[in-house]
Amino acid sequence: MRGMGNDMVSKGRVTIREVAERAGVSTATASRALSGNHPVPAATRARVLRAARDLDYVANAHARALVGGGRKMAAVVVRQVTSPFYAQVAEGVEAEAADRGWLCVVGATGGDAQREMEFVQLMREEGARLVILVGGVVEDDAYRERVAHYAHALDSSGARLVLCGRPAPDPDIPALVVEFDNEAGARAVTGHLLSAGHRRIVFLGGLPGNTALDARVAGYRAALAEHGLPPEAAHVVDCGLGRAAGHRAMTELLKRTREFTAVFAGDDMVAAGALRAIADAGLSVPGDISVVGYNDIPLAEDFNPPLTTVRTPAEELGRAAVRIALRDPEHAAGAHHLLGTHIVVRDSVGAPPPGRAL
Amino acid sequence: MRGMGNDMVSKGRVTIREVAERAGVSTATASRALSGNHPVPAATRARVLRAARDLDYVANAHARALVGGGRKMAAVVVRQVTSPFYAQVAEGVEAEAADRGWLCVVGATGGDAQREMEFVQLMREEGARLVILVGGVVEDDAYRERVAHYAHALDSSGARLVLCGRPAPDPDIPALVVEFDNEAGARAVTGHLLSAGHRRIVFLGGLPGNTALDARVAGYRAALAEHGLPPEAAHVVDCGLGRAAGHRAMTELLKRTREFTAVFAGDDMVAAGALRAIADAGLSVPGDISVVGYNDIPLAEDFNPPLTTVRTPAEELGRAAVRIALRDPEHAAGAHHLLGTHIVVRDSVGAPPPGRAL
DNA sequence: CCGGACACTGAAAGCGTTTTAACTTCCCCT
DNA sequence: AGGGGAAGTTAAAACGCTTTCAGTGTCCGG
Repeated sequence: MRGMGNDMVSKGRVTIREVAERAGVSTATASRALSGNHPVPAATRARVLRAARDLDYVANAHARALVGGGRKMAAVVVRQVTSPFYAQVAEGVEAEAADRGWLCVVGATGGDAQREMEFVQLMREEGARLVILVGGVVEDDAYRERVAHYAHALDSSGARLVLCGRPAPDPDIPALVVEFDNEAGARAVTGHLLSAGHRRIVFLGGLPGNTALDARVAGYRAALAEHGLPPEAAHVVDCGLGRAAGHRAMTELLKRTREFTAVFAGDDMVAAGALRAIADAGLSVPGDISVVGYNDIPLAEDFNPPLTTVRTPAEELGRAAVRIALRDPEHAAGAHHLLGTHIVVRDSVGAPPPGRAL
Repeated sequence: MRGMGNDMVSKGRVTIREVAERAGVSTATASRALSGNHPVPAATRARVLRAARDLDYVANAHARALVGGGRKMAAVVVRQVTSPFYAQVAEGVEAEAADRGWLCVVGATGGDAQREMEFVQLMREEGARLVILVGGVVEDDAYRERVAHYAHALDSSGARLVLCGRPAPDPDIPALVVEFDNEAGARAVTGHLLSAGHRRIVFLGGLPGNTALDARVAGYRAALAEHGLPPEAAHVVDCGLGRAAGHRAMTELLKRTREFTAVFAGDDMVAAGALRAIADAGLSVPGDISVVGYNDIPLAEDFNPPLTTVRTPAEELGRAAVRIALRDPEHAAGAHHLLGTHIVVRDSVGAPPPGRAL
């Protein structure tokens, strides 16, 4: 860093021409010496590098991308960056991209399909070679058409589309899917509650049409069925996600009935809201009600009590998305990858209260 | 969206040439019609737009930036995206950038100066017009030299550098600073504890050399002084930030002494760790010890008990950084903007226990 | 009826880089 | 001595777009 800038020309970027001139070579040679794309004798190379350093030369990425046809850039699109889960996925993408010298841009849509489309369009203009759409959505016709459009549009310019935790499109659409095995995770954590003796378990946070949540509900139901519990025992509250929703739904539920002994929250934020509502109602966890969450956000172990939940390695999801997309150039289209999860046992699950066990 | 792609050529991007050809005009006219940079008769314009739509034309941002000299792109650099505070700042930058049609890229450094330099260099190559460095660091010579380098390098290519919550460099360096008034916030929240009757207040989470924390410590000391409390009452534990650090430091502190009645945590994550440690020790908040945090992260109200803290509107910080940088083109260099904060009172502060009040 | 102002359009000159194809040398082999 | 590389180098052609400059007509006032 020392000694930089002594020769800096006042304004305007230094071009490779000036570097070449100073080094006494042509731009072709300068380019090769700088990019290392073609062998150049050590002496010449040194002269060029020296000149570049003296002039504080910075390559113009646009010119480079223009001639090189595309550039090393990945885009990750989430609903909002501040959601811990999305943030982790984005961090994973960023890290894996950075590891290979790729640039990573993030876009936040706020859940607005319009903004999503605009952003994908922008990424097309920018020449992103990889677009990663993260986060569950309701799967309707508009969604399917949108994704089909993205996929073909990106594919036609040689870019890849990855869907993380989203409904998979028709298998002949050139996109690949990477997500967690939600059903298995939900089955496991429900089984954990069942093993503790619970029989009346509420699922809080369904969102019909959202494939991620639907899969969790399916896993939850499967676990109950495995224990020979009738489907009507499956108490699914479709309150959607988020802390506020969890708090509201739990408060109402407690007002209506207390015949359940455990709550399976659709995600940790819902669990946070539910815990608060339970505390507000003067009940204790896990003394009166056991609670489990989903996702294991960083603060889950600081909940009161520390939350038993399912760890979904979100950062790994982001990394996997990049890795897989860049690995299987051909076999990619239509591939569907499932990532494993595992339970994290903390203190929010206990035996059901004696009087209320079935 | 319907009807797109019928005419799409198999591979290779559609260029403006083909659009022009199809519309029966020259590339010059096509460019003008598409960019709206120069008036074009309505009929011609319509033909061009029609052709572009039919062919699913996507402009090449690189070519555009190459000739146009630069592009609308902002970069925000944080330690890690998963930290709630940084995430909010990044979201603010993203939102404000998106509002003006700018692209926003984020870089995570993991606190590594090397990666920070690489990223800034990359942004220089990419032609970013605005680089926002977020987050406190230790201010040493290496830091100062680094920032001076960034500032001059970016300035020489017409880009702006903004420091958010970072030590301000020499005033003649072409960078501007936007940050919260940490001292005022800390003074206020300390005052809140003092008003509740506390006299022995520990500051947990100092990090000497980190200007943000140092300012909070200064505010804390100032508040004590205003109440006529001697400096030796100022008990500052330099454990740094993060949940783990807070937990460890609090555990150790409780082992050593219990003569304090309140804790001022350097940020909410430290507070989270501290709360856990206090609970582990069998003490209650605020019954035995009162706790306040800093930053008001989204989950702070779900802590046990809900945390009284200082709200630092992080998203607004991000937005302000962009706004200010883009507003004051000239007056910018060396400007120092302070953003206000305010206390959020929740349940983690009470009167000191009768026996232990000074 | 002419000169000029005006509206529209197109050919061509870049923007900064990489890469291809050609051109020197220089050396080794027959 | 002459031919065939290999090694090193360069001039010039892209890459896709915007913009300048000049060239059409067209319309108006004189």
